[in-house]
Amino acid sequence: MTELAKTYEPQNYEAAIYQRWLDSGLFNPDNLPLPAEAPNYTIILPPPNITDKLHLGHAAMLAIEDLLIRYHRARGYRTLWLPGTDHAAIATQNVVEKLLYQTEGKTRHDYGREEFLRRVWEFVGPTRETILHQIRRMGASLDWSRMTFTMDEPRQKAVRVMFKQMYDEGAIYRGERVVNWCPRCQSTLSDDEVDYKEQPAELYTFKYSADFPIAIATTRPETKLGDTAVAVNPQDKRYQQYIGQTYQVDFCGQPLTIKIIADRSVDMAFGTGAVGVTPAHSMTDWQFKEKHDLAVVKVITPDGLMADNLGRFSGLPVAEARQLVVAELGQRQLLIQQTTITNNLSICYRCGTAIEPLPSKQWFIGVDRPLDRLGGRSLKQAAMAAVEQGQTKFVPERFQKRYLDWMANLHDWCISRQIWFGHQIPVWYRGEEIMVSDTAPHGGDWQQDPDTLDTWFSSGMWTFSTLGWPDNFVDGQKIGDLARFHPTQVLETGYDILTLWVSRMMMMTLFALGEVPFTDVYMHGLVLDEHGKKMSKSKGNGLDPLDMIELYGTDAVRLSLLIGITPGNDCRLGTAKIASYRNFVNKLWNIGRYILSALPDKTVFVHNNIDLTQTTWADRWILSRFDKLVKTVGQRISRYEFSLAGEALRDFTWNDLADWYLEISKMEPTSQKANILGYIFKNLLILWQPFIPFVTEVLWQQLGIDQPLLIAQWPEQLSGDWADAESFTIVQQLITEIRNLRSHQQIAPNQNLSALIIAGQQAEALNSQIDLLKKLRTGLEQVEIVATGSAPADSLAGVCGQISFYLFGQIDQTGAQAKIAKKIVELTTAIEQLSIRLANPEFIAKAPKKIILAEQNKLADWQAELTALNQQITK
RNA sequence: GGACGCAUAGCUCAGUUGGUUAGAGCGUACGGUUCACAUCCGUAAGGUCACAGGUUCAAAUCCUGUUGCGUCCACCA
Repeated sequence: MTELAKTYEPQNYEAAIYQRWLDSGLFNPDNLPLPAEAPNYTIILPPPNITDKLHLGHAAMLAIEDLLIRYHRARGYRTLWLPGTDHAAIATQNVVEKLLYQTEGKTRHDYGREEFLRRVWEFVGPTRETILHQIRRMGASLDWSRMTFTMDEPRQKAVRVMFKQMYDEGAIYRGERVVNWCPRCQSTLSDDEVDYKEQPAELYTFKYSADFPIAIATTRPETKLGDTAVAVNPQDKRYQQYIGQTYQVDFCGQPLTIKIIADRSVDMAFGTGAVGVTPAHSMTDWQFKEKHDLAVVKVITPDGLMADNLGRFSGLPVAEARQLVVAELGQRQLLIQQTTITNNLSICYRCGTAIEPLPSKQWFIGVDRPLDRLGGRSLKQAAMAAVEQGQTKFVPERFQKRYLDWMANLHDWCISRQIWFGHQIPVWYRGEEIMVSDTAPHGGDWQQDPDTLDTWFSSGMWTFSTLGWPDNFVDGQKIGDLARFHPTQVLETGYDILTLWVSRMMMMTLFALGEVPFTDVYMHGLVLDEHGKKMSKSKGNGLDPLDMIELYGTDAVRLSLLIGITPGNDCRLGTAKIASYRNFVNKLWNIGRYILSALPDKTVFVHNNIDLTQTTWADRWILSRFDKLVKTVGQRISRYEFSLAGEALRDFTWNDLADWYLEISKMEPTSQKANILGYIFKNLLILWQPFIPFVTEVLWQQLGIDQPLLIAQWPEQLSGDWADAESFTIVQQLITEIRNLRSHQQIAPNQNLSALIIAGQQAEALNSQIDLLKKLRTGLEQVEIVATGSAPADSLAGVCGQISFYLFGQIDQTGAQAKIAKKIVELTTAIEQLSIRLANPEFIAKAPKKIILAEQNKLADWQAELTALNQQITK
């Protein structure tokens, strides 16, 4: 055994401990010493993006998942926690493009596809290493032998096979859709690449032509050349007569065919209450087209110019075309009104250019299409039913509603992206021919689709692609790891990607395997800085987990992310909080140091030698507390109440064990106390291990037990009789009262005291505690315990349960009297209110017996206390 | 505009299906400490549970409304 330092220095131990765990191979479920029938427990790590180092949100995720994994490992589960990283298509490409533009002033088109991708991989390598290093520093017990990446070869294959299967069964189709197009970058933008800018804009109100009955309002008159409908609200009395009719109009010299449609989404109060519908050049208008089956007329080209079949508007930039249209409307006296409004312009996040919505060919997953393998249900129906039937549950529950709401409104999912970094779509073209295949075609001049898949396509397959699908799925049967570990038990992730990720995983897993990907979804909140702001690099308010680990140790960082948080709610984190948990870790360290030095015989850690018939009040008290703790912590963790579990552990460790029992054991260093301390400390380390694996493992190594703490089994309940365990609290209260008096100088520090304790039937039992009372630095010299009696006049009295006690000494009467007077006022009010309640016949009639009894007892206690206090004050 | 969440001590937050006088940590004040730990120990002060109604014998807890803050979605034709 080595000498332990006075304070715990994490950096002296953590690396070596983690290496020992790795060497033991016990992160791998195949190596766990378990019977064959041991139940499985699986979590697949939500793969971090390789674009950036981990932040504290990731650290929270790792802490929570490692806690679950370590807890279940201790409970005898065959636990698999499977690591991986995500290529994060758009995010990664953006980062690299930006970087290359800054350093070399070039766009991706300047490099070409192959060279650009080479640059991306070059960038991604080191970041990925950093991330893996960070994960290990957090103490994560991941099975590294099963490491995955969303773009490694097995996952590429899984993606291609999945695409083909979904295509073959009609779940994937090719269609048109309006996308965000930046005319300057010559590229489509995803929704999150679109920025919005508030700006003043001219709103023009006009009619297409003199013979058209309805006036419309728009900020973009030039797009009206592509109008094919006017939408009005079905409730709108002004226009009801026109609904369903079709008009041929002459708009600034161009012929238009306009159908009048009714749609509830039209705001009757805005403009004229009628919307000119341009399906080809507006996101919302495209949805009108989908619903009402309208024609599509394109009038703007990808260069941001007017199309070339528009007479004198042909080839003009849109801004010029707009002026021309407005002028023309003025000449024709069709312009009714022109007002300035503020609107929210969509612009390119990169160059600020106004976005031009344009229709283009894309690949989709049809979420409403009935599929044979889902029994004629659609992906949407299957994914909703699984949650409605409780096959997958959400923690906290409210996210179930959010999931279902979102699912119900889900439209077809566009899975193609016009970027290069990602899974290239496994579709090949030759003229008009299309081939969808999981392998590249040989020969011919097949051209592969240049687009790549949405990053969530591969992420949606994550629980099963990581477990060896499709190779481990033969004739509809799961084999190998897939059979052993799927469905997984928990998906633990931030609530911000509930819709992006969870819903996709549900749909794709139900499609591929016909089962849910996980039985529980635990959603954590965001980690904010101490002022409640989102941590971000640009603000510079982010705390780097590695810095925090260097300063305070991994265990302290983990505790600060596990205690004081509730599922689904954001939490604030500053260094003060982490420091306070560092203090706790050090406290545990010193408890260990003391116990190890006080117990030279290490067998007390190996065997449980406690003789329950030879125990004192304090022994039974601490043992009952510990027994309760074991139960509580297990329950709390299995209900995902990590914070409550941690608080219970901390309270026991710091308050019950260190501040009371350890002090008592110093007074009475018997072999029985040694056995109890040994038993409690050993098992306490097991309970703490899921929270703070490093310090507990270091201490464990001092106990003389061969097996690592990592696989130590969760303690059993002790079968003791704890009936009078709570009696010890009387001793505690008495001591607390004495400390209280001393601290307020109502009793001089050196003053010895006498106590009279009126204990009724418990007098005899309490008698055995007298020695203890005297020893515990109370300054008690004489203690007399009597069975009955009335309160003497010159004393300070306290009441706990049915026991009263009186302390005698040189007491500062003024302070004591004031204190008592205050207490009397409080107590009188409380008694008054409680009496009224108890006198209420309805309360007696309706409240449960247990409550009534408790309230009556309470009243009796208060009255006794009041009597004692009154005697005191009247003296 | 829609949905969801939050509002409890100076600060950060707990408060499990309504039921003792609403709790913890940090901070503050006061006192202590050579005996595992100053990254320590003890004691105290501090709350109209956002506001207004309602249900109930009983509301921080359930319902309705109001205010303030936050998140997500849809976006202003």
